[in-house]
Amino acid sequence: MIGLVDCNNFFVSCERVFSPSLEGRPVVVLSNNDGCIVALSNEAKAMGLTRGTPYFKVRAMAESHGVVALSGNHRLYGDISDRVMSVLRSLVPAMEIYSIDEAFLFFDQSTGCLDEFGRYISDTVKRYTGIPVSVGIASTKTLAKVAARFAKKYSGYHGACMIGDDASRQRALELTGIGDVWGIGRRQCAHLQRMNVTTAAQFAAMERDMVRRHFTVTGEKTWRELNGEPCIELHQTPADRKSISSSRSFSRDIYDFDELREAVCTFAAIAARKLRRQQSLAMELQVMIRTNRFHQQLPQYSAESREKLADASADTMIISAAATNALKRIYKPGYGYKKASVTITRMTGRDGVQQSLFCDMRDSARRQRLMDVVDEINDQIAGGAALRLASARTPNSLIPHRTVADVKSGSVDILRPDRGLKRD
DNA sequence: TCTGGGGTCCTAGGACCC
DNA sequence: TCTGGGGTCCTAGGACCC
Repeated sequence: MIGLVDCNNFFVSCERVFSPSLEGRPVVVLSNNDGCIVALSNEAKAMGLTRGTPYFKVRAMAESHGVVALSGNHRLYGDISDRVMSVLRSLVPAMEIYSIDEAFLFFDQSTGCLDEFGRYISDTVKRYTGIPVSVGIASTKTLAKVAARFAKKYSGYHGACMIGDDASRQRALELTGIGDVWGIGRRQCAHLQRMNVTTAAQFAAMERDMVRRHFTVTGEKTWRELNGEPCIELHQTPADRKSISSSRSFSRDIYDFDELREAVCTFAAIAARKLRRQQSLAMELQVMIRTNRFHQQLPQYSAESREKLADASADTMIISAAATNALKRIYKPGYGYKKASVTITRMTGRDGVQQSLFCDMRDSARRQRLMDVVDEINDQIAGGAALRLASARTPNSLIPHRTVADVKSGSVDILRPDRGLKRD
């Protein structure tokens, strides 16, 4: 059997751990630039607020109703997530961390009465971390998701719901809207509704061939899982990322090339840091820039460009230089750019890399040591960006909430890639 | 005035090869 | 008039997730 643990209103619950006065009050957590609502407390949901809503559209209403709106503190959420996951790890033989606030658990035969154990998991996580969670237990991941939804929705379950036999599976699917099924998004939901399929039970009762034809193999997998056949396996060890990206919307439009370049170099540095964390090297990256798509009265432009690296690298300076090259190819003056991104699109492991004929191995070893030192310093200093390239000194006012949050003043610009590194 | 960020997987269609 | 057939690889775009 498989369990799904889902933290309730995770970002809001994290804030409440440190500010108990938020308990019982409507709270929302906002995205970068305080743009959109990304998490809500039950009280805020009850007022009709929804995830994804641009905050400026509801601000007046929210303020008049005493809603507490918070800018996201992602470092805090990451730390609390680690704590939740380690509590879970101590309770089960195997698990898969699925997202910052969700994990799949694996139960073997010896686990005993799972219904009761689910409630024990919920109580234990709450006791050790302060985070309320919902636990769903069933024979497949998709059914565990369905079960967790019931555990979250109805307090009578005391935090855990199990779909243990065919009768309860059937009943649960009848009570689940097709749009609430994991793997059925907006498009497929609309498609199914046109076919008069509105509940998970109706979907599960469709002909398999028909599902395959209309919704491809992905839809078919969902169908099989709802019918109790496990086909999405449990991944115990997280796979290396196949792409790594860093992007932000800016707090105002950027027209100037140099300013845009500084932002792109900032994103390149963040992506390079993630790359080093998973011990990979970039072989190719892509830079994207675009104007504000919500301001259609202004001239619109968006473009992407790829750049191959001569030698695979995780060096911030090399990656920033490559990103700058790509940016130069697509930048057009006269447009107000609102967003940019750097994505590492192709990478390889650190060992067994084929270097080009002209690669100076000694130099690249030195550069790698330099990056290790920069990472070590940045990891120790609050904010994580005490040391950065001079080309990446984007003001915090432009990119307010970095993933490595709360960059403090006092940053030192010591590395100038345009002049190269001084020996020793 | 103000509209998030970071991923994965699948498919169709073009390029290319024999 | 009439213009092969089949396979692989790559990419862009769509759909989904949190």
